[in-house]
Amino acid sequence: MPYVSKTDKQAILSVALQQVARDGIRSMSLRGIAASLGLAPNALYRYFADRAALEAAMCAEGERQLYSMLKRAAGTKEPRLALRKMAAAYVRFARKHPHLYELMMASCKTRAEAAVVDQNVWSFVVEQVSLIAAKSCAHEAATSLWALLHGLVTLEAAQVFGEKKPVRGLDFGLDAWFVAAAGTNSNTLTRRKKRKISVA
Amino acid sequence: MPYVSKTDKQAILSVALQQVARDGIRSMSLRGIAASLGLAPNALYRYFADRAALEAAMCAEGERQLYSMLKRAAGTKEPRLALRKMAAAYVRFARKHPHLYELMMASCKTRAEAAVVDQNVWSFVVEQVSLIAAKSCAHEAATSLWALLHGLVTLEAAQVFGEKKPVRGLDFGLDAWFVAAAGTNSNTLTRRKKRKISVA
DNA sequence: GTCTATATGCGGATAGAC
DNA sequence: GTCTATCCGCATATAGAC
Repeated sequence: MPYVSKTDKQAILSVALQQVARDGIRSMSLRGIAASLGLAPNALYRYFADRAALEAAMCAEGERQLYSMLKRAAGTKEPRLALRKMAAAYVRFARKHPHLYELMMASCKTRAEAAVVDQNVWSFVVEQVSLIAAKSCAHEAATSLWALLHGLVTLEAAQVFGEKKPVRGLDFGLDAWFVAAAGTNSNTLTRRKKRKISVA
Repeated sequence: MPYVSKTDKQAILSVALQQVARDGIRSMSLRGIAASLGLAPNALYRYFADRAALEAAMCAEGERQLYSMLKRAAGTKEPRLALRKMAAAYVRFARKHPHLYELMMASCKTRAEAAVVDQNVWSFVVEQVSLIAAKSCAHEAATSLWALLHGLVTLEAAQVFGEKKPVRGLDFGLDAWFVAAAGTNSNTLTRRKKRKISVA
């Protein structure tokens, strides 16, 4: 029975994601995936043109999951709470899939179409941010928030703090961000009027 | 004259740093370095036990430079300005040496002694932060600041924004951080309050 | 201290039979 | 659609002569 299919794109993708989750993208090999599936080393080429194509598919899957998690986290909650939940969900995703997350970020350098990781995700975040901050700086605020979250999870993943998770650093930064975001918008629920931010 | 030295640790280190600066750590090879120096592929082993030893030396050099830049940036300025300058210097370093910066961060996972990248750097930053924030949360504040800066430069390096540098996102985040840091401490910030903290 | 030569390993990708 | 066999490239690292 040399003509029957022994695998498919989904199975390959699944094994590839497992392999990356365990050892990182550098030690993921087409040979290894094929071996895990009981296939010859070159059998995957029927389903993916080359390694880059497989990696792109993996990134797409990761982006799909991340987008779904953010959407769920936001739900129909009021903007501030929605953003808190989204931030938590983002961190949770990055902590749960550190290697996939790293791959998704790194792929922007090689795949131009992956810029801003996923337009869906980015648009959704900016949209949420613009609900609590002034429209004129929603983009800057969202960028800053992303940097904070991304920085924290990558510093964690790099184990620069040793082993302990610096969750308190995250709380500090998030609180600061929410105060600043609200401060740009006059019609939010803060008591104090527009806060002048000093530029030293 | 088969016994005369044609190179030394410094020359090797220098070429290695150039190579990483150009193409990143992944495409840095001992062979390539040796070739650049006009040496046989294995000549480097007289100076560095193995690749890991060379990478460790490169990281140490990077940390030395970074520490020096932060010290210079701070100078004897008053704390808030010093931290602004330090943040700018940190970003400048990471932008100027993106691949070396990446290597330094990644090395924490493999070299336990590199945790917190460099104790000198980290201690210095926390010290500066504690001059403007409450002592009880200086560590959290410093962590948050680091995450913001690190996140921004790595997102930039990954080109997730395309090509443009999101400097305005940085300003937003930094302003937010300074407000929050000052808010934890009653006797800082405002010019009209008498300053008890002397500038070392 | 450097050299030539080599051992050993990894990976991606292709050709052609069945 | 999978297989065997192979080509090609890359790398780290070692052995022993000079």
